[in-house]
Amino acid sequence: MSATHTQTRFNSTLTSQCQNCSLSALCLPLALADEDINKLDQIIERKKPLKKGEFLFRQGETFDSVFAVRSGTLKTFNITSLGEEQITGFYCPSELVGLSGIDENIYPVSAKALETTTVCEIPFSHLEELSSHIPSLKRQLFKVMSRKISDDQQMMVLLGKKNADEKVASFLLNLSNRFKKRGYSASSFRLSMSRGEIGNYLGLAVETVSRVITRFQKNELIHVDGKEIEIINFPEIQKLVGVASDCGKIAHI
Amino acid sequence: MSATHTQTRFNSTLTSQCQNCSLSALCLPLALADEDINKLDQIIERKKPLKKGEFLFRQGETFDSVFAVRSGTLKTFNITSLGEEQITGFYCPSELVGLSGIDENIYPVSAKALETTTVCEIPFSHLEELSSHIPSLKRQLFKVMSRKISDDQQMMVLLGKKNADEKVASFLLNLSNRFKKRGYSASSFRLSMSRGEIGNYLGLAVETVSRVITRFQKNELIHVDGKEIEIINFPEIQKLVGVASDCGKIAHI
DNA sequence: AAAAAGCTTTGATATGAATCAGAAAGCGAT
DNA sequence: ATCGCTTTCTGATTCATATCAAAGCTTTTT
Repeated sequence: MSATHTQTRFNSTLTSQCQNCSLSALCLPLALADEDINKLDQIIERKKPLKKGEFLFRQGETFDSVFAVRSGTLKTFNITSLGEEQITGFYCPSELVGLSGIDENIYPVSAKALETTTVCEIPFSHLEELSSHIPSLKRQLFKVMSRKISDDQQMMVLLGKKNADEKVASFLLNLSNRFKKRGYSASSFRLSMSRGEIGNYLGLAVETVSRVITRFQKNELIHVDGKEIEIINFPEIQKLVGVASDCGKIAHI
Repeated sequence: MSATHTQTRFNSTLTSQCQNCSLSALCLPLALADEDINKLDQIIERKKPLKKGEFLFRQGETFDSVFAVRSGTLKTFNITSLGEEQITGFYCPSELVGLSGIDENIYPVSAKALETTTVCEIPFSHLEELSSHIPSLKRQLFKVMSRKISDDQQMMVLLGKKNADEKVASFLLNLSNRFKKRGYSASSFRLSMSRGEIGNYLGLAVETVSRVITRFQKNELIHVDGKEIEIINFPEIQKLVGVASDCGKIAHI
């Protein structure tokens, strides 16, 4: 396949495809009428795939688009003053990346592919303009941003209050839920990130992540084979996370 | 003053006041034309003050409004499965609380007054409707939410990567910046939250917060008198934080 | 004004997770 | 296959911060 052909394939032929996209029920088109999906479609560009390690955008660059992940996984991260990376999120198919750039018109984080990844680019000025004419799109955008805020706050609870076991269990359960939402197995999946990246994200050392995962396996909560994870004992994992299934025990003072 | 009078005072007489509000340049009216401010004004209710410890809303309640703080301070928090409180944010005058409720139509956190606090209630359905007609209001809303997302991500970096000294220094500098923005002293201010609440927010034990603050005072970085804080050595505090202000520009390593 | 209840501080001790170190297992490139 | 390079795992040790305990302070209540 020639380079030109590839260009064509991803920039022209594939436009106008939200309706055929298996993710449309989770992504922005959710709850849009057909004709509105078409309008949205027209402002979206399907970009050619990013290879593992490639940047989608870099911290400090001018913001102009948000991106919906179509396949693969991204991570977003900050570079701290000491030059270390701090991962602030992982993004799976149907999820929107780049929303934090709206405020200052600059991406405050970098986004990098963890594996071969394709995204839909949605120029924000067009999206904003379009949202004026399509109330349900505007509402959807508000909802996506609001959800991001509450998810991040959950993450703050995790980082501030949980121990290593609880952090890892939460992480696994969170991924499980995201796979499930897309129709994949909730109990069996592949981690696209390294142990190091998990630790970085959870505020733990690599060694701690490794030890916790090993121990979870020993205690038959999960089965691990490299990056393949199978959750065997859901109730126990949920108990670690603190899923409010047995609130009865909790005394309200 | 009778109860009725009080009601009147806060529900009717004070409407249509955004233009006179000293916070309008920081709050939602920012960058709105005069006639648009009036429209916004009409959907806003000034509520009567909350006393210290009173709830603005509770986790789980139906979401219908966002609130702008006019005076005083609020905290938002989750109750974890163990019944402990995890504080997710402090809100100062001009700041918007409740945005995380949009997604599920339920407040995912509780909001409580740390001192006598007044707020403007902004019914979200009206705000959303109004934003359709006032593009700059919609843009402003997107920006506020986007900023919240990037602020929370900074907080994740703090919780995940920083030690006790860096956490407390970041906290103080953050407050300092927020006071400064409203035209108050950046170096001298009063903490409206207890040491316990600071620790809870930063993922530290009370004792640790107390010790760090005492040590900062011994090293003449700050001067402390109960809840009164004076930052004496800004450069040193900034060094501890890692001068995150122009971190974005340094980023490319 | 006294008593009670809550905060804040300080010191002593315990501990969970980081760090250090090295072996084993994957993986990509030649 | 084989060589390097990265990732993962495991054990030993260290350290920052939590926890425990108790004494001053504040603020609120009576």
